[in-house]
Amino acid sequence: MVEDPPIAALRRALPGLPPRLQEAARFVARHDFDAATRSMRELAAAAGASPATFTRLARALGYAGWEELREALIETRRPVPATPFSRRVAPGIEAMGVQAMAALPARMLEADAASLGRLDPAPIAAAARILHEAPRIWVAGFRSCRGVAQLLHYQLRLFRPADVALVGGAGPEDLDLGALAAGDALVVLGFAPYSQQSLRLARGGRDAGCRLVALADAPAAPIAEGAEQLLLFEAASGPGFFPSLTGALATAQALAAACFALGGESALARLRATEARLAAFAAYLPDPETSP
Amino acid sequence: MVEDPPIAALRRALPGLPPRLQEAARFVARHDFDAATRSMRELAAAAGASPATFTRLARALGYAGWEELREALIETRRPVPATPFSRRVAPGIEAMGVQAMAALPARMLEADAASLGRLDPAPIAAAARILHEAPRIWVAGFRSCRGVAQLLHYQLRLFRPADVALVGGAGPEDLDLGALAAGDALVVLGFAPYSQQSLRLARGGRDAGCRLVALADAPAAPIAEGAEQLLLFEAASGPGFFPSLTGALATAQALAAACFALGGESALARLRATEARLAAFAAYLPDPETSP
DNA sequence: TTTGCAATGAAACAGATGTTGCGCGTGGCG
DNA sequence: CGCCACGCGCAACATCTGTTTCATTGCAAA
Repeated sequence: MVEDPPIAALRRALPGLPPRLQEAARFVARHDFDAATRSMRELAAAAGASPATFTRLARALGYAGWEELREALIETRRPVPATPFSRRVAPGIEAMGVQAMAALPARMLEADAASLGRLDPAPIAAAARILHEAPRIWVAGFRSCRGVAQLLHYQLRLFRPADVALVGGAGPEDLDLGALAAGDALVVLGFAPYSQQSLRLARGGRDAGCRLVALADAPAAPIAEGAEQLLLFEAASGPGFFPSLTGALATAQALAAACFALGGESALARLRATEARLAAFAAYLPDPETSP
Repeated sequence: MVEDPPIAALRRALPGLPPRLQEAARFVARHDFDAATRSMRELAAAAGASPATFTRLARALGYAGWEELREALIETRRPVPATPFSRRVAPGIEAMGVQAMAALPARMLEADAASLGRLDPAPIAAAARILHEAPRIWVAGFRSCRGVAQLLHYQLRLFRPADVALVGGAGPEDLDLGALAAGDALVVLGFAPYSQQSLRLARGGRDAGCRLVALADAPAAPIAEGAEQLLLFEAASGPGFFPSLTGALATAQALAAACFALGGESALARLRATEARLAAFAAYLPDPETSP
């Protein structure tokens, strides 16, 4: 763990500094985020010092001026850029030893569990309300998101059989945008790189007056533009070679459950009817516990 | 994975904005840290827009001016101490309802994460070896397991395009048992109550001499009978109304990754070829960062 | 085509920013 | 004691900030 260069330099030079400069230096070290964002005069007012003090402090540390010091503070605060998926493949597989390969599943599960813990449940409930209020629900996910979309579609259909449809069922080209109506809910899943279809669909739904719910991996995701609710998940966290959809799936399931909870008695009744229908088709094996 | 309020507002308002404002808004969403730290003119130069555009953008979002917007961006980036305005309820929902409704998704995510922690990674590596050695891989999952099966199929196909097939593609009845050959790997996913088709398929594969890998929720699962490897997951562990497939998905992803790792250089080469093929189809949107 | 309106960039504006020169006060050293 | 070098705040300075105004553009309706 290496200390931030500007603050490290600051701490090192601190003992040999004049009293007021020490005061200012301590203030900067303690409030480095404010030092990076607020202006020098604001900082001086908060620290009870003169503006010139901070210029002199920066000079004493070897910087050309306060702006240069602040620039260094900003850079140390800059969040690490998310490494693109494609760039992580090559070094990953080449540097992987035999024992590391054996530990890969364990590390992936660990990362998935941690990623789930970072999910925000609040917008899920809000999104569930949108689905609940909508007369029809469209679910869309392409490429690797297709599976998650299918599961969400499946679970929603259990208690709203007539109202839920999976978009693009017959193939990637079958985007029946004409069927989207104002007031419908449209759930679009995706992560970088975003497929053309998902974006076209999201825009089409928005233009049709649909209430858009996006499941994506970034606030700046194209499919999330104009979305009433954005449910974020992490696709690229973890040691796996492919993006992980665990977070998306957990979110989708929570969304379905929350939507079901909003449905109350009638949703329960429809779920029971669906179960009865499946049983009549003998789709499932009889449970040896209940009917031996 | 909480979304910054100013960026959420920005994303929602984006579709109704003029072209250049949209451009600027996208830039801010993608570079929110720079938007918070650099000056407006610097930002304008980097975005290739006019300084006035950013003032207009801030106004369009309901802020008094750019400084106010940047202040909001700064506050959401502030590290440890909770900001006065950081906790905001999702718009459109009554505050009381949010608290009650948010409880279910939060508990579900928690349960899913805990369930992932209880998964056993050991048999995954062994199953991956079976898949690696098999000339052909069949993946099967019905009902709610269909989505997970589809994703596993998708990821395996990325580096073994010719060898992996999803069973029952055209419908639940299309079980092409005749195609199963001795030595093939057959992955069957399922949990109680087990669908008739999955059991029939598992038995058919076993009889045909396939090496069976089962993903199931119990050691005594019918589909696991005669399986060379059984990957267990918990389907009924959470507070949700429907079984959770998070564990199954995480397991499937780990399986695919481990199988890919076993493939070594040739798997990597085939993955690259697949990616190139998808890119040639222009299936994905270009990354605005790498190719502006 | 003409008219009206929104969108946009260039430039002018007031205010804030970081810097610098000056003067005052203080404390060590001859 | 006298001197002076240093630390420090104050205020003027040039510069840059965000904003506003205005003329031009593009586009759609009349």
